[in-house]
Amino acid sequence: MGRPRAFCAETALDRALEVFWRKGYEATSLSDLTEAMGINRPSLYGTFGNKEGLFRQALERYVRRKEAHLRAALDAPTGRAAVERLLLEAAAALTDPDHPAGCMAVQGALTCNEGSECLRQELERYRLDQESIVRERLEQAAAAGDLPSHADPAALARLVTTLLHGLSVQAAAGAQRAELEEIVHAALAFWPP
Amino acid sequence: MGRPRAFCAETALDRALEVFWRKGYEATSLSDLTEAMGINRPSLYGTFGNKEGLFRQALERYVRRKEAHLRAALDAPTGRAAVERLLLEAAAALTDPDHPAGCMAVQGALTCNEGSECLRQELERYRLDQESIVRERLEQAAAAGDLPSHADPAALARLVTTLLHGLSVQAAAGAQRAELEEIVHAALAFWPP
DNA sequence: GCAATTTTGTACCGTTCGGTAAAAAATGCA
DNA sequence: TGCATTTTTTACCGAACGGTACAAAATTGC
Repeated sequence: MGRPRAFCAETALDRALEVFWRKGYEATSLSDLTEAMGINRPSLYGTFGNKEGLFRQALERYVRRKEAHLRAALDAPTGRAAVERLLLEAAAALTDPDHPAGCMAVQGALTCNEGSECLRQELERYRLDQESIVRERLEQAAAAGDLPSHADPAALARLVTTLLHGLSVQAAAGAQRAELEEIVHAALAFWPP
Repeated sequence: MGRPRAFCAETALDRALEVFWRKGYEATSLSDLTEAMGINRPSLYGTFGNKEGLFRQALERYVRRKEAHLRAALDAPTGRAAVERLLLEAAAALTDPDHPAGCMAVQGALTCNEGSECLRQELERYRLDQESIVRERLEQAAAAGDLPSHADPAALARLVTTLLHGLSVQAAAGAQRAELEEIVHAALAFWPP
């Protein structure tokens, strides 16, 4: 009972997600948020707690989607093919013109330096999850005799995620999709077929 | 003539550099700066213009030093050895306990989203310079028949700098030197000796 | 239709932000 | 010693920040 809310919370959260993604946590003001979400301040606080809570929920939403894409991309026949697909799809996603360039978690991790330590831990957790997903796929590949002889799945997973973060920085700096794909191909040229 | 200034501008600039490096551009307040630099506001404005000018000069200082280190690291006998030294020294520098973790240019590029577009261009320029330095060394290596047959120096230079940016993100997220070195070794394991 | 309850709109809170006006203090030169 | 010049100090500016008090409006259960 009570007065029903006049907006869709999920839609509003998506709008907030986009703004945080584009401007970073600190640089996004409550006025930016309420304008993009089409609601006013008390509604925001009533529904999402406060700015940090809103960011946390937006990030959660972003991470869930990203991890789903990540798992889907890794569903390729060989270890090499899985990593290739992963990196090429990342190159596309990081430069998708329908969204801000780069990765929200990487961007956000660096834009809430100090201040809310809690947020950094959240972002750290996301990056570790991402690494685990890649590592599991590579362990599976190793068990199938499907990795170069020198490769350790754990170290390789860290290398791949490091490359992903590097691609994210390039994208945020304005690199185009084709440039990122060139980088991916240069990397995969070292990986025997 | 006139009253002499009571502080060393270079020392003050180094203090400001450290604060910007640690907190990012937007998150650093004038109070943070004046406290760290040991001067008061009008002295800061009289000497460095304004916050953006101060950041620009601090970044310039940082970049000059970094590029000197970069060129020195690349002074190794082979292309492979040059890249190995470059990456290993980056792993050390990015986690140097005497300085904030990560790379100021990467950190700063992402923490001054929108707002001062001019700053982003400055940071873009730095990253392109870095890439050029690596590319020149790799072209030299290619001329000496010192690169894997599949490798294009330009694409390889972009790959190396992308890896550097990824390492910077890992460092900023709290990775230790040994972890970064593992990543570097995992990468170099793909590069035939 | 009348409470009870929840959301809405408006208007405001104290704090901090980047930046500056104005006068006092310290120098070189006459 | 005075004058011009530059830096220092102190105090302040308007604007924007994140967050909230309060009352009007809209719903459900009775």
